[in-house]
Amino acid sequence: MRSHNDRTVLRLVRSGAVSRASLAAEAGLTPQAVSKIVARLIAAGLLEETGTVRSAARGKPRTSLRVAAGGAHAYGAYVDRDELRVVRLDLIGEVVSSSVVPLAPMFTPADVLDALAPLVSADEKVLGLGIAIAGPLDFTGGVVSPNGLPGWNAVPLRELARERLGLPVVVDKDTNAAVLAEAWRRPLADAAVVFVGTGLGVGLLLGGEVHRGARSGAGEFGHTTIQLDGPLCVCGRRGCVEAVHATVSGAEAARVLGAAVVSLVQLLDLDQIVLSGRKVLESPELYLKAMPEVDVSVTSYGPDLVPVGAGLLVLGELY
Amino acid sequence: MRSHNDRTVLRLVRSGAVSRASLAAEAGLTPQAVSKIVARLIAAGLLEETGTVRSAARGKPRTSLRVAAGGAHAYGAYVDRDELRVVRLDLIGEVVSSSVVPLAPMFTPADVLDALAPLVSADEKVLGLGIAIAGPLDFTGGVVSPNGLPGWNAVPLRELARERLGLPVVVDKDTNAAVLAEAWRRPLADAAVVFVGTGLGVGLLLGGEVHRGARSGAGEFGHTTIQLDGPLCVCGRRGCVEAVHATVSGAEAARVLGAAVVSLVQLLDLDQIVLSGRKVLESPELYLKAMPEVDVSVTSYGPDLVPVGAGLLVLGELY
DNA sequence: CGCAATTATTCAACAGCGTTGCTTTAATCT
DNA sequence: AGATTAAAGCAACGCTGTTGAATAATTGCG
Repeated sequence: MRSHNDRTVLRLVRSGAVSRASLAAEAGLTPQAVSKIVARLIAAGLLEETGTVRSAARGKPRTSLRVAAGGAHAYGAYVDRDELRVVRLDLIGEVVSSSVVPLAPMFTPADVLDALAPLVSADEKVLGLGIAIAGPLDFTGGVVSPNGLPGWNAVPLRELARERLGLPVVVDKDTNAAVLAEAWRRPLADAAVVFVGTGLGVGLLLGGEVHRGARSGAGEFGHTTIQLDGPLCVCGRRGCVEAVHATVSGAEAARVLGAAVVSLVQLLDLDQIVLSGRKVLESPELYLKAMPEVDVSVTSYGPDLVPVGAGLLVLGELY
Repeated sequence: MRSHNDRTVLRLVRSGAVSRASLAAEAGLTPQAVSKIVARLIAAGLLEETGTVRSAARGKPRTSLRVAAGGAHAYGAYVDRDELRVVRLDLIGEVVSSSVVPLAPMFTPADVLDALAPLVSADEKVLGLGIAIAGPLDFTGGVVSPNGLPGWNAVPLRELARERLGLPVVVDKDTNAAVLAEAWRRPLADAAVVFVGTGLGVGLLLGGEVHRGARSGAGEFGHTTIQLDGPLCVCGRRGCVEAVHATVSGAEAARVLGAAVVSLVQLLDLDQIVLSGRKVLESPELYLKAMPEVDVSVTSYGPDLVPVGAGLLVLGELY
């Protein structure tokens, strides 16, 4: 009960609730309960008062509240093909510092840990580290076997990082981190981030939660059949979107992806699609025009999309 | 807290927990708390003691518990194309009575209410009525505009039924009811029921919950593109699974559906697929063989699949 | 200016639910 | 019979939210 209501209040303040009075109204709690909860959160350094706001013509003005940015921090890391990107987030999810270091070809788990260690400091304010990496992986166990990284087989990355850094660590797919980051900037409940690069993957937000599936494998969008008996795919089957998309280019490629995205939106009844990935960023207009039925946009994050989402894996536990 | 733990205990007893002691272990509560919760549930008539079971070589035997079948009932109704099927469920989800009445061609909402009224009695034990019907519909508002029923446009079916019958009513898509029914018989977390009839739809269970999407429209599996530039579909686009599937038959039809289901399983990382619908029931072997990579089975329910699921929409609130 | 009216927040007593510590009950083993 | 073991209940307690009344900070009006 307690932690649930604490999270509810923090979330409401972040999403614009002004004062104890408005929190009570929106959370369905009594003003008294909100008073106690807010007192706890202020004592913990997670909330702060910022003055007063007149809400009605008469009466005592409301004491406005906001999330105390410095109340807690989290690190987010993105283990990409050729570089490691790390951000430090404050409690409102803003990037307070950011670093990129290159990773040598054929880098090993030990290389990643060595690169991480100097970028992450386990001070008191830090809740933990989220690491985003390509799938497949086991989310609950934190064990990764990323595609495209030879030699990485069933690496217990979460445990390795936790021991090396002395911090709680969460490991998730890069696409899941991305959709968390997008959902942080605006309220999303059923949405997807579609990554169009060499591969083709989606991060799914369903019912307000990241959908990972039975074995943390959800998001394999690239191997959806879109052309029966189409070109052979690396996965061994024929006519996967990824394979068909790779054989064409320009407007035709966008048309192929568009058809797949429209199918996805209908299947899951999504209300928002966000595009990202190298191929899309090269010619966004083409892709946006290819799916006129869909409420689609290109990510508003730069290269921080995934690492910020990784940090939110940790920070999100407070909300 | 209270209602949450009450539900947890009821769910655990249903799924095989034997006694207060085992409940405490499985729920992570203290034996004392479980004792109090069980006492409440017995007083409410939802649980009953059924004797004792020796768990260890020595010591007091455990007092075994089970859900009191008669503790509460719920009705489930399925408004099909040409008939209305109603079941009454007891608290363990068993059908205690069942009726079918034909519906005249072009039946109206009033016809359905007239058919329902004599089959549903609002006695004290009855929690409510779940109604399953073809989409599209608005789940939260209980307003339906089912495909294939001319004249049904934005019918506030939930409100109409509630007024007429004097019972709480929930309205949902037939496919969603079906997946609830399947999940009732065995533990499922990420699964789908695939209906293959004139149309093609799925009920999605994701993370243990029915996924309805932003506008209750999720499950539109039939209009997934599987053949770029394929045959024209009733939806106006080309190469939808439904349209391609309709142009072929036998093993080829099964192959088309198989490809679509494999894509679905990969996209959402489902661990179980259940097939239903007229087309599948005509030649189940054909369809099962068409998707060897998938853990797939044919529904073990007969015609009660959907109405039972509809009843579980209501009954499930206790679990 | 001073007091009523209004709105926000807090104080104090209370109630519900799970926990802790200990007791009672019901069985087996020696 | 008495010791041992396991299940379940009793009593007191603590935490969290609720209820009812008080306090604080404004505006409006005589």
